[in-house]
Amino acid sequence: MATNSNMANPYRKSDVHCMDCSNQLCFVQQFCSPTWLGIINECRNYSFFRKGEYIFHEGDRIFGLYFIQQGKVKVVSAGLNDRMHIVRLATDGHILGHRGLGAETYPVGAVTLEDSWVCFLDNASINDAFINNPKFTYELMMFYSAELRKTEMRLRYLAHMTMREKIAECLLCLKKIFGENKEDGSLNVALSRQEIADLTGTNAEQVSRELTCFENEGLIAKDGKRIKLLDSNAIFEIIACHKLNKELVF
Amino acid sequence: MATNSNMANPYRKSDVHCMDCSNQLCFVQQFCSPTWLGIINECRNYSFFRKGEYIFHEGDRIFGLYFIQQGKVKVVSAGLNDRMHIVRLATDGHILGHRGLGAETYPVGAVTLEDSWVCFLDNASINDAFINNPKFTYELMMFYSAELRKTEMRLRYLAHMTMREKIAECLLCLKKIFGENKEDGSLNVALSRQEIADLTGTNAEQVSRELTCFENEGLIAKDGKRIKLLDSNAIFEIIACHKLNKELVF
DNA sequence: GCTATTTTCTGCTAAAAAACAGTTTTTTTC
DNA sequence: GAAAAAAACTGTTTTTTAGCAGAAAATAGC
Repeated sequence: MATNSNMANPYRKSDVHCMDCSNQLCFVQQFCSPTWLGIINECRNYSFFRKGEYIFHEGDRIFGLYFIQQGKVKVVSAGLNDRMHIVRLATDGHILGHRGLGAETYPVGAVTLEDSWVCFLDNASINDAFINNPKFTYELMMFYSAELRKTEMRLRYLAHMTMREKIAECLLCLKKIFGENKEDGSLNVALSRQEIADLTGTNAEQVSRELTCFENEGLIAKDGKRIKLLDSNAIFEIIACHKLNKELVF
Repeated sequence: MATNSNMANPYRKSDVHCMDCSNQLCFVQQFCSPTWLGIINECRNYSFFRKGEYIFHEGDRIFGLYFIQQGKVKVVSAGLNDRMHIVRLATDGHILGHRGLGAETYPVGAVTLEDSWVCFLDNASINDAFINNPKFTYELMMFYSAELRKTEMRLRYLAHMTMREKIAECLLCLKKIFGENKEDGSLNVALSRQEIADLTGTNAEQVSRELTCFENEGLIAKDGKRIKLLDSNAIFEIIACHKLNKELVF
C-alpha cells in the first residue's frame, strides 16, 4: 500500500521514442506499423515504480494495458488470512492487465520485485491499435494462446506434485524467466522464502527446509536470497517422472 | 484407446450449412463475414465421436482447430503412473486445440464424455480466416485472454484449497459449465468419482468420502453419477474464505 | 434375470504437509 | 556500529491427505 507520486499520477513521458526503445521484445514495437508506433508513442504513458510498489491493485478498475519496459513484477492475488498467492512472474517485454477492455476490474494485483519502468496504454488507444494493426491483434492472440497452454500445464503440475517437486519446478521456472547472472551464475531474481512459498502453494518453513536439502545434495548453492543452480539436469530429474514437456515449460 | 471409423477418417460433411448451424455460440458463425462463412463451410470437416473416444491424443501433431458443435469433452494430460489429470472441460461452442498453427504437437489430449459432434478446420484455412476476418481474430484473442484469466485463478485456488474446498469448487464449476437438468435439477454431466478426482487433483476415495459428507450436510443429493446441488449458496460458503470472484469463476 | 465386472463406499494405516515455537542469522534503522 | 526488526532455519506436534483393502452397490454382458 505504498504511495508515491507515480502511482497517484503515473503519467510521464519518456524521452525515448517507441521506435528507439531498447526493449526489443515489446509487442507494440514488434508488430505495429511505423505510423502506429508514432501514434502510440504519443498516447502512451511511461512511469517508474520503486521496488515493492503496486502497479495496480486487485479490484481496481481496468483502464488499459501495461507493458514492462524494464523490471521484474509479481502478479498476486490475496488469499486466506493475509496469505498471498503469486499467480505469475513477469519481466521485460511482458504484458500486465490482460484484457484491458470493458469496465471490469482486475482479478489480480501487480507488485514490482525491483525498480521497474512500465508503459501504459489506455483502452481506447489499445482498441484503435487492434483495429488498425491486424498483425498486432494476431500476435497478441498467439501470445495469449501460448500463455494459456503454459498455465494449463502448470495447473496440472501443481495439482499432482509433492512439495519437493513443486519447489524444484519453481527453481527451473525462475531460471527460465529471469535467467542467470553472467558473473556468478546465480538466479537473476531475489525472492524471499515466503515468495517462493506463495509461488508454489506451500509455506516458508517448507521452502527453507527443502532448499537446505537441495544444498546438502549439491543441487544448489545459496547465499541469503541469492540462489545458484549447480546442477539443473539433476533438478529436472526430480520432476522427470511427471513427463513434462521441457520445451513447453522451461 | 477406442478405435472407430471417425477417428481414422474423421472427414465427413455436415448436411447443415454453417449459416444454419444450431450452435449459436460458434466463433466462426458469430464473427466471420457471410462470404467467409461459405468458404469455411466448404473446407471444414464435421465428425462424430462416440462417448469415451479420443478426438486427439497428447503428442499428436497439430493440424488445426476443433470446434465442439454439440457434446461434452474433457481435455486431459497423462500424469504419474496411469494417473490422468483433467486440464479443462468443454461443451457446445468451445474450442479445442489452442494455437492450431505451426508444426508443434498437442500438449494435451481430448476425450468425449458423451456422444459429440465436432467441426475441424485445418491450419491453412484458419490462417486464411484470420487474415480476412479481423473481427474473428480479435474475438479469439479476447476469448483466450479471458480463458487465461480463468485458468490463472483456478491455479491459485488449487494451490491453496483443502480437499473439501476443491471439491466444493469443482461442483460449482460443473454447474457453471454444463448447467442443471430442467426436470430434476441434477448437474447436466455424469462424471465418475475418479474423474472428479482427476479434476481436483485428489483421489477417488477422497471424493467419495467428501460427497458423502456433503450429502449428510444436506448440500447435495446423489444417485450414482448424478449429482444435484441442493444449496449452491451453502456450497459457495465453503470456499468464500478464499475471497474468489464469483463472476469470474462461476 | 442372473452372473461377472466395475465402481463406489468406508475403515484403517502410513506418509506428507501444515502449524507452532524457539533459535539463529540477516537486514534495516538510527 | 549498535539496537531493533525482519527473515530464515530447525525441531516437534498436529492435521490433512494418500494408499491400501475389503465390503457393498451399481453397471454391463449374456
